[in-house]
Parts: sequence; structure tokens; C-alpha cells
Amino acid sequence: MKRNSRLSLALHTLSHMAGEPDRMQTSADIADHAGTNPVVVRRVLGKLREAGLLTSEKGHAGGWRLARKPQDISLADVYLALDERLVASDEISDAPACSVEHALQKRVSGVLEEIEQSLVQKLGETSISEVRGA
Amino acid sequence: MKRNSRLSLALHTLSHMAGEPDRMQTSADIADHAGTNPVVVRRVLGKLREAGLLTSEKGHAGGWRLARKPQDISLADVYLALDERLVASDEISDAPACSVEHALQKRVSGVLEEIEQSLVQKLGETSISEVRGA
DNA sequence: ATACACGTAACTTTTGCAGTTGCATTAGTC
DNA sequence: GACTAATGCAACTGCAAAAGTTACGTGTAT
Repeated sequence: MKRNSRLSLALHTLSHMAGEPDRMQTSADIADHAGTNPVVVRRVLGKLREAGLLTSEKGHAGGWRLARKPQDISLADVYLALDERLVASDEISDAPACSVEHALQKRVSGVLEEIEQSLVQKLGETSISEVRGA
Repeated sequence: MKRNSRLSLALHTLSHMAGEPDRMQTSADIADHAGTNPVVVRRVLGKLREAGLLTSEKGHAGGWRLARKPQDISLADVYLALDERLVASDEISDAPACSVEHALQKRVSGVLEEIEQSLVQKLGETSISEVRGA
């Protein structure tokens, strides 16, 4: 796998689940389909569960299922659940030290913040149920 | 240094150069100011030279200088010169294999492409000479 | 009791990038 | 011409983030 693999994995999995929302899927099934590892799947889907997009059940016949109707889960929900910040960087780089650098950071991070917002907004316009046929 | 360090380095350096466009600076000077290594500086500035933003001269009293007036170099010029693609990914991931994945990629990469465009557009609104005082 | 699935921690492997070293090339200066 | 100071470039090292892997504890249906 490559960069953005967590997001890819999450979106791919949820899009599939949108197809048959009532079917319970195990992390092994999902990993198999996505060509990765059950533990990686659980790590990623765990964040989606924290965000209330999925539920998981332990034990025999356990697995993963959508927590809401597919129409009510947007691509932005998934993106935000993983707090990836594809564009902007959360980290406040320590002590600019140089006034030019300071001014620059202010300017650039402003732009990036706007872009980040508009990315989320655009992703919010599509639900995982819309992706399938498209 | 951290993520996006190439872009940071490039922008920081050019912003300084915008202050005294006629002064020739060596990669050692620049590296010193930026807290990094001359070779790294040459690597990054080399791309800016390829893009026509800078010129370099070898030999005694050589170094780096802006190739154009500071007002004519936008942040987008710098960004594009490094072909970083902060948002979108150039790589066409091989053989979707699964129709849902295919549809998803199409949708998501479409959004990312739009966002990338608008990032460039926004960066294009500021020149390196405007950053200093701001 | 057993089998199955998640939850999680610890470790290994991979990968991208900064950092580093070394050397050839070029261009002024003596 | 010899010397010095700069870029250009290739090859290697070091490091950190993320995926992948292994192992084991916990919960649950049969």
C-alpha cells in the first residue's frame, strides 16, 4: 500500500458496506478484500467506530456493521473521523525566530486552512451510498 | 525539520531574497540561516532554477539570485516548481480490480483535483515580495 | 468447553526524506 | 598556472512514520 492508505481503506470498506448494510463483516473478510491485514483494518475501523460511523461486536458471529444509514454517512465524515488533515498541518512549528519566516507561515497556513475547509465541504457533498453506481 | 520542509525552505529563502534581490547568496549562507545543509539547499533551489525562478553561478563569487523581479514570483510559482502536489496524488493506482474502488477513486480524485487547483489559485494571489511586511 | 471475533500492545519491515560525504567541474584571484 | 571558492551530482547513512506481523487478553454465541 501507499500514501493515504488509511483513508483509502476506510472509504473503500464503507462504500462496500453501503451496498449491504445489514451484513456483518469480519476484519478478516475486509482485510482479505482490501489486500491487507486484519489488525490494520481494526485499527482504521476503530477510529470510525469512535466517530460513530460503525459498530463492532466481539465474539462468535461478531464483526463490523454501519452504525447509520449509508445515506447519512458522507465522505467528509470518514475523512474527519481519521483526522488526517491532508492539507493543513496541525503542528504549530516552534518559535519562528525570523520575522520573514513568521509572516510567511501566517500567510501560508491561512491559505491551507481555507483549503482544508473547502476540502471537507466538498467531501461532505457525497455520501458513501452515492459512490457505488457513480 | 518536518513535513513540507522543501516547500518551507524554498518559500523562506525566496522571501528573504525578495528583500535584497541583487545580493548573491551561497548555498552555505542559506543553509546556515535555514538551519539545514548546503546540499539540501542546492537540491531544492535547483528545482526552482529549472522552473526559471532563480539563477545560479558556479565558481568563485558564485551563488544564487532571483531570476525575476520579486513581484513577478508568486507563491504558486514556487509551489509548482517543486511539484509537490500537496493534495492530489499523481500516481494512477494500478488496476482498481473492484468496481466500487474504481468509482470511489474517480470521485475522490475528482474532488482532490479541484482542491489542488484552488490551492494553486490562492497561492497565485500572493507574491514573495508581499510576504515580508505582512 | 470451545470456537470465533474484536482490542491492544509490542515488535519488525518498509519507505521516504533529510542529512552527510566525496568528488568532479567551473570560475575568479593571485 | 596554482589556488580557492562555489555549484552539480552521486552514493551512502540515519531517522521517523506507517504498514505489516505476532501474540495474547477479552467477550460471546453455540
